[in-house]
Amino acid sequence: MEEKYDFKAIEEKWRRHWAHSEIYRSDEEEGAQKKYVLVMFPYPSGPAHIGHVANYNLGDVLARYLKRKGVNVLHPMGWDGFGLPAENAAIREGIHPAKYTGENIALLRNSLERLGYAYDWGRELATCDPEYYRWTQWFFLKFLERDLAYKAQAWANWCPSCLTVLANEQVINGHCERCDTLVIQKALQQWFFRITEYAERLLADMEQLGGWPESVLTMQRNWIGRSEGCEVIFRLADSDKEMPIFTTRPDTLWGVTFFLLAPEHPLVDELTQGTPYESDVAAFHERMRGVSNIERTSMETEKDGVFLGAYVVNPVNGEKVPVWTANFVLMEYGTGAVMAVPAHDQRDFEFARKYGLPIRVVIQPRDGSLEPDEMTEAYVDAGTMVNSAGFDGEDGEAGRKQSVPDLLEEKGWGSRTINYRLRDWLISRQRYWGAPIPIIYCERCGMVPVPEEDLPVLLPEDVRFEFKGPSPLESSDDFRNTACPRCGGEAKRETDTMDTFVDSSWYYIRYASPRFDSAPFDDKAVAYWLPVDQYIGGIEHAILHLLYSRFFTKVLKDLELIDFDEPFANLLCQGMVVMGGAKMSKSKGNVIIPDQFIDSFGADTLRLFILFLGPPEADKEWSESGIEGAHRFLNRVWRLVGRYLDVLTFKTQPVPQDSHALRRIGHITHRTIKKVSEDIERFAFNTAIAAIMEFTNSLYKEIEECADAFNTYEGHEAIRNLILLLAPFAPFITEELWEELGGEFSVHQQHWPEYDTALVKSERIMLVAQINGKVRERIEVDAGISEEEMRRTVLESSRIKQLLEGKTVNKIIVVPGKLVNIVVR
RNA sequence: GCCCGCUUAGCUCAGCAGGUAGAGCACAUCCUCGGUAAGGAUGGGGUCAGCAGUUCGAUUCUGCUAGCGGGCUCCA
Repeated sequence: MEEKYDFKAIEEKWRRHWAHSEIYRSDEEEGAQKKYVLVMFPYPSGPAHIGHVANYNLGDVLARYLKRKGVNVLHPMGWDGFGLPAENAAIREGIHPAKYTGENIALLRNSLERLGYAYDWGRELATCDPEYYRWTQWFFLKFLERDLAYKAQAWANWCPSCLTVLANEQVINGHCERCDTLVIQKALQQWFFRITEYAERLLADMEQLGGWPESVLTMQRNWIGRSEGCEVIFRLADSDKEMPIFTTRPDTLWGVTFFLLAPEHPLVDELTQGTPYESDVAAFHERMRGVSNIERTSMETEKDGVFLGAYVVNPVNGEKVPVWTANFVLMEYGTGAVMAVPAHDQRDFEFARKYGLPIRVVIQPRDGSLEPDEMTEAYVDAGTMVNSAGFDGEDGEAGRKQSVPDLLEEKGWGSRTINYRLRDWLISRQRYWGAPIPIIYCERCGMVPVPEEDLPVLLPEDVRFEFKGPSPLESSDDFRNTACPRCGGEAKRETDTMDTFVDSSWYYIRYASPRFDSAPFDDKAVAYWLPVDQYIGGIEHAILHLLYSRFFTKVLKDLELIDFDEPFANLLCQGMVVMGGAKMSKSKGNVIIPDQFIDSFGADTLRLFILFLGPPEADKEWSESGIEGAHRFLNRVWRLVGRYLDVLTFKTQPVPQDSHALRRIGHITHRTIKKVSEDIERFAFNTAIAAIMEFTNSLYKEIEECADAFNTYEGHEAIRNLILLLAPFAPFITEELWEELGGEFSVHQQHWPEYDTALVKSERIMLVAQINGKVRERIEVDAGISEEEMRRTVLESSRIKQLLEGKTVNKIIVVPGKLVNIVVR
């Protein structure tokens, strides 16, 4: 074989060979155990960056390992093709988004191919392909049929830079998830998916997600924000107008001393119009106008409000309490109206103190009693009900859960309800590069869904991307003007496109039958492959993509299109590759492109090095200094195999003299097989590689000491297994070395090595002798030594004897196969 | 403010079930090679963040403290 490890030639050779041989193709095989390994598909933004490599390495090693274990593995790749950058490029550089996206896909695919990932490229898909988005539109129609899609006027998060609305989930700390611009509120007619309908199931089915990180489940649970409580109907004084509120603390109803409305609540203006309070309210609105929603409701912001001159009646005691509007009350949560109990709610407490409103204690702590004037903060803990008419003396918890809700329901003042923080999913986007919403507006027939057989509604070509109207699609007359499918008359198309998270909510199902064209997917293929057994991706999708996909899956199940509830059985969230602790991003100019490293060190080195940076879940600090180490390691493997082949060629002594060496070789081989297998199973790829490195070093030592030992069964096995174990991590070099060893193509189709339990155990062990827990001596003994022998061996050791002189032995503790501890006084 | 995680060699991390502190990289010394981003051998280096408890024995278990990181944060 070549003396030098020529990674360039090797990688090119095998890349070509693999492409022709289709060794990574996967088909349904009846009876075979299947695993669907999926890594979140990328948005094609150009060549791969280091983050892609870190991510796709994980799926690749796992997929290769499972295949070698005899599992039928699906490991596909595709493109999240729609999205803003392509459209911004169109505005900036005049390139059509389709062309821009196509070029970027080619660049990214090339990167991934260079890295040698074992994808079944025959299943490649792109969400911006009409054959794909046709079905995205089809799902929209199905959602519409089930009343899960609807159009409504709403205050929407508007990004002034992206010129589009954003879902709540896409607003991070008040800023646009994509471009970081401050998000403002705009009232618009928008399309929504009724995800709130599924809030309870999204919550309850988390029980099936034992294979997900607890942190992700917690985040989703918080996001859904289920709270149990009561709706209580307050009535406007001297009117029969009802003003329902939601509360989780019905036990404090007798402590209500005022009532609050959100600033945007329609009743605020209605109640004050033409009254002396009108100008105060106007001034308040003026104060709120310049303030973003986020700022207004931040905990640090001072409470602010105005009295509206109106009163409501508390149903439980008939008391009239004043109605105010306050900055911290949210229109979107509950009913936009709140009963205020300053004694037992911190926000109400601060508000009451500021405006001199009364505070009435209705829950007393069990030890001590509260005086409203002396309180410095609201008392929110458990206690006994007081000042609450017939409930005095009752435990607050019981009152909250049982007796007060019973009273409300009995008297018709309210009822038990569950409220969610989760909002419906706003899917309208006023952008071009997305799937058009398949709706037509006819003056005669109203809103008409595009008939299924007319799908896809194709994106038009004659669009002015810089168009400043509500959506670039408005600028295409061909697109905008159409005929009504119902009456044939003149009609206009909907010009909003769908949020790209809609596209990615079902791509994992499409992979099962990516070319199927009579339905979104082939039931048989889906029944075989789905759900995804192992999903891998970034923690940044903990809520967005993962929650939407779960929702989609549940709707599809209700549509009887699939028969599973949850799309992803197991989830691995990998950490980011960071630089100086900061996330890599194009804007910071610190993006690392793998291609340069592939050129200088090869794909195998890069894969190995990135996997070796640390455990998958941890953020990994990027440093180039170690990459040479990884490269050196592969060189060592290369030369070791060369040395071994020399042994076979030139040595004529097939029988080794040193049988100890043989046993050691067998032992380290099987110990490494065990370690690497177990590490891969638990995604500890970094330690698996370390174990292979140690194995290599040990083999060097052995071959140095006794080359003859390698011309044996054990020697052959050691070298073979080294290559077999390294193959999922470094696919190119191992394929080449496998060929050199005379192995049958392909190393990636060889069965994963099994270990022999007997050989994993070492024959000799180091017996540790302690006195009072401190190590005093180590003695090498046979592994099978009895407890009695251990005790005797230690007590007979001269060093121990010497140390025990003049001491009284109190107790001797023997840990079988490990140590003896002598307790002395 | 609340919740979670982390803290082991210069760096990145192992140490699963309490029982000799490890690996890779980096570093040092020696050797080899002297067609070039070479190789081999040996070695130094750690009060396992701090304090207390449980134990014959704690890096490992428990509690507290500190530092770092992440998530949530007027949701009624």
